[in-house]
Amino acid sequence: MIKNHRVLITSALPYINGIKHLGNLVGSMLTADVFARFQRARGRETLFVGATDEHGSTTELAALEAGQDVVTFCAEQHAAQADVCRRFGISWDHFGRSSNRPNRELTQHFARALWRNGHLELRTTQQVYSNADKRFLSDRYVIGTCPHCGYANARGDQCENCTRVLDPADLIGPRSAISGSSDLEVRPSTHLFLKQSQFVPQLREWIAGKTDWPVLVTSIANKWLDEGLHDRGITRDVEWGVPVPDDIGDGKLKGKVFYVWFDAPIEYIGATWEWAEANNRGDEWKRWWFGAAASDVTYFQFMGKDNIPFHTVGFPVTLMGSHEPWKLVDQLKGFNYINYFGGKFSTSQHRGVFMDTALEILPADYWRYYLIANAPEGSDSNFTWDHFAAVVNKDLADVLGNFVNRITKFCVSRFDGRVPGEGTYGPQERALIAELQQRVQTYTEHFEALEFRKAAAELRAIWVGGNEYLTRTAPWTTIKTDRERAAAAVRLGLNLVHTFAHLSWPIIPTAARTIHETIQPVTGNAAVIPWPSLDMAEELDQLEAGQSIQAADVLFAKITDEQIAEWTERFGGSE
RNA sequence: GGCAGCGUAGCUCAGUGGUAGAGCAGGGGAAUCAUAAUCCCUUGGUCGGGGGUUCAAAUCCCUCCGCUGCUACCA
Repeated sequence: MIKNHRVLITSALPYINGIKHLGNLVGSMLTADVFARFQRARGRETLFVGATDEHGSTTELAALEAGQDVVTFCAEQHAAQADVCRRFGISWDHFGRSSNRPNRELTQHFARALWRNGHLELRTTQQVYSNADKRFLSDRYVIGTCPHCGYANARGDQCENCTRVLDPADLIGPRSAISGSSDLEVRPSTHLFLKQSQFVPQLREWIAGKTDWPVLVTSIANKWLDEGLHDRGITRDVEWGVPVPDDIGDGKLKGKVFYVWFDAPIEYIGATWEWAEANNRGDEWKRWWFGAAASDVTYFQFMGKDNIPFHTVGFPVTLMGSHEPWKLVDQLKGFNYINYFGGKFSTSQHRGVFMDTALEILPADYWRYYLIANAPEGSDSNFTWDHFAAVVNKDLADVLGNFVNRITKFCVSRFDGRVPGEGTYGPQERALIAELQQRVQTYTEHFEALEFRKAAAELRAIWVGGNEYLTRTAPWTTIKTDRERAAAAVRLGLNLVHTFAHLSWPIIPTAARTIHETIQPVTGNAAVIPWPSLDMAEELDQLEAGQSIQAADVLFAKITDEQIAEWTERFGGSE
């Protein structure tokens, strides 16, 4: 475990084009959020930033399709994503935009540094130009008949039918995917290429030092290095992007912008700058990213596996090539995908469950718990409504919710709704305290190790411990013959409820607050429910005798078979 | 095609050389504080197939099968 450090957390930037689905959520934003909450709860100085990734031809065309100009389109989409993230409890310190000024300045800064250091070169490539659309077309926007299989709507980068990789020039009868026009020509265009091949030894050494990274991450990174890094074009002939400044490329790049994958990760830094500006913190963003001032920062990145190459190779090359002391990632947590009834979640086909529609059905905490407890860490996982309902009903409603309910209601009916002060803790209480001492330690270690499934399983085991204890001590029985014994059990039970709120907060923040408030108001920083003391004997004996508590309402309503049927129908699924 | 990952109980998954595990589901029981919620006990697997290394293999090697991802202009 790393001590006395600041924690910088970024989640892969959600692309501007539409509300994300549950697979995107768990693979980046949600797990990053849970980790950020854990770190804040532990009292560490934490900065968690995110942003929308906005540039590129895909955005231009999505705006076109929506009948909006690209600036308006992005502003609306950003607001929509910020809102749904807020409602999901994603606790960014700042949620920025890659189209904002800080990212533009930083992107141009890095490009200038790379140019000055000789890591960029000009190359002229042949690009398809559409006269009708008055723009260059990226390969995927040229469609035509596949020369290999005869598929009529093959894309210029790859035929979806026979999966062969194509060049737009191979297509028979090529036309624009935008307008359908076949008035195409091939024009030369000059672009900046980043000479990534120069960085292979440096990257290899860097990756080799990351012995604690998941195999999923290092194997993908090493594969790219083993195959030899190709130099990479970092500019594009589109309009929506960070403009290439005139002092780069001998003035041959007028009107061109940087490729979205060049500027997007730089927005991690840009969003931190935005955060500093929004909070009147001046240059404080540099303290998280630059030089000796950031030497006590441990930097964690969260992303789906498709993003790993850009974070293990592309972005590090940008930072290394600047020859400036920028912070590189320390811990990279990559996730697999969640499948929806065995198929993929699909944004384009709107298949599966999306963040906004999920919240129409159930509160965020139901989803947060389920997704963390089933995070696709080892391999792709499957979402089904039956499984979702089984987990929510058993773990949240029965094990946690009902525990809070039974002990608080018993206290209200038999002890006047006040923490009883009679009786003393005996062997059963000491046994429970010893068990939780170990479990909380384990739970904490799982979070430190970024093992989300295991953390959730341990948390659940802690909740179960509460039920086991109540069954063993049975205060509803002992109260008939030994009121003091029952009182001690109720007192410990109420202390458990309080501690459960603290332990559960990173995963289910809203419910944790509700649970806490059945016992007493949350004090201190209202935005955080802190991690409990790791001394369970002290932790579980801290409520004041005589303080009043509330009987809990139903915390988690159970999902019914009717609802499962309705949602399966609404979202499609069982096929 | 190439590369990588995965394949363990009905389901979701731990387990990387030393007696096959957890949760859920299924079966039996206890209890009656509680959202019919809980707790205890329990059934269940030739660890994808085959071959090899080893005193010992779910674990290491080879091979086959199946699923998934990546393959550089989707992001």
